[in-house]
Amino acid sequence: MEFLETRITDIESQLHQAGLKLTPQRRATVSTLLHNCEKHLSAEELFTLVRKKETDIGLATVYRTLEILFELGIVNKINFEDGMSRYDLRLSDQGHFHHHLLCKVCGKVQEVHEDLLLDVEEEVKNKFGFEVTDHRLIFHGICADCLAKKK
Amino acid sequence: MEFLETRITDIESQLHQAGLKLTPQRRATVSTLLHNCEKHLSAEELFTLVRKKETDIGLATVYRTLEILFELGIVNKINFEDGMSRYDLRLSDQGHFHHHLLCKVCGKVQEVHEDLLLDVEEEVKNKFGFEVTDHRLIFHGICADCLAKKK
DNA sequence: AGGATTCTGAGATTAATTTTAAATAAAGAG
DNA sequence: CTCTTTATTTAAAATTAATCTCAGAATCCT
Repeated sequence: MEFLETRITDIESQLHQAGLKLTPQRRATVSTLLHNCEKHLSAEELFTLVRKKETDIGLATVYRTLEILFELGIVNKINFEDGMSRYDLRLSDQGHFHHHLLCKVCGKVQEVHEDLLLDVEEEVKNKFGFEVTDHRLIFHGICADCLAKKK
Repeated sequence: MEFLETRITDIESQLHQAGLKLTPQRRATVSTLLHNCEKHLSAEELFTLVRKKETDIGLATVYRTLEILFELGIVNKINFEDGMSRYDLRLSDQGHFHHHLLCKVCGKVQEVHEDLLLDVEEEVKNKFGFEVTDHRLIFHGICADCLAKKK
């Protein structure tokens, strides 16, 4: 649990550099994100969780905090076409976004942390002169569990 | 302009197979999509364009039509995190989704039609047992034009 | 024709997100 | 420490993309 505090301090200084503060509400939001970093929470889901720790917080603040964190590149904002954005803390050492496998049978979202696209980014750079800084990659398909059940 | 009609006839038969009709409103919507196939239009933008040709059409119909075309795999639905879905006619011969290069300086969206991910999909299948049927890939970065301007 | 089915527009509705306005809290200057 | 400025908050209102409702049309089948 040590490294969680370290990460929060990290984020605090990133905020400070941007002239922003780590208020108790923001701290609670970030902390909850850290404790649920594989969950792809929506703003409302996150709000419900945060409220358990820090009752003095409104939904609008959660939205604002997420927006700020997104602008600073601290969280990822992903859209699985289910009507709302979902958020994800970016791991500190990870320059790159991770990928997702979205099962169209059971709806489960699985994360892939390997960077599969280094070669592809190289190709994009050479062919189009486009300098890639990040990417969003979602695979749609059928997960191992559902494949097994079908047979 | 010949092939546009061919494409519409194609789509008409796909609709018929699903027990649906190509009404004048749907025809106008599809036609407008065909004429703007590189534009990544939102539903509202498309509605405005369609209205110029076929004044007797409502926004709800455009939404409904897009939903149908999406279900049938005729259009792609993409989300660039700008608050609404954008739509794209899938090219007929193209089994796969195409990719996008989103420039964070000028906002331009460029299409990439090459399928860059065959190897990657193979890897996902082997490592995770996940059977990929489709994917969404967006690269964020700086386009060739903006790179040139900066220097 | 006539009965079933599919579609449509306009407006109402929903749900996610953003904005507003007034109150609060923290930070810096003197 | 006090004044001033600036950032932040809450709760409610506003906005906005998307969907739904429903009564009337168009189309199809026989």
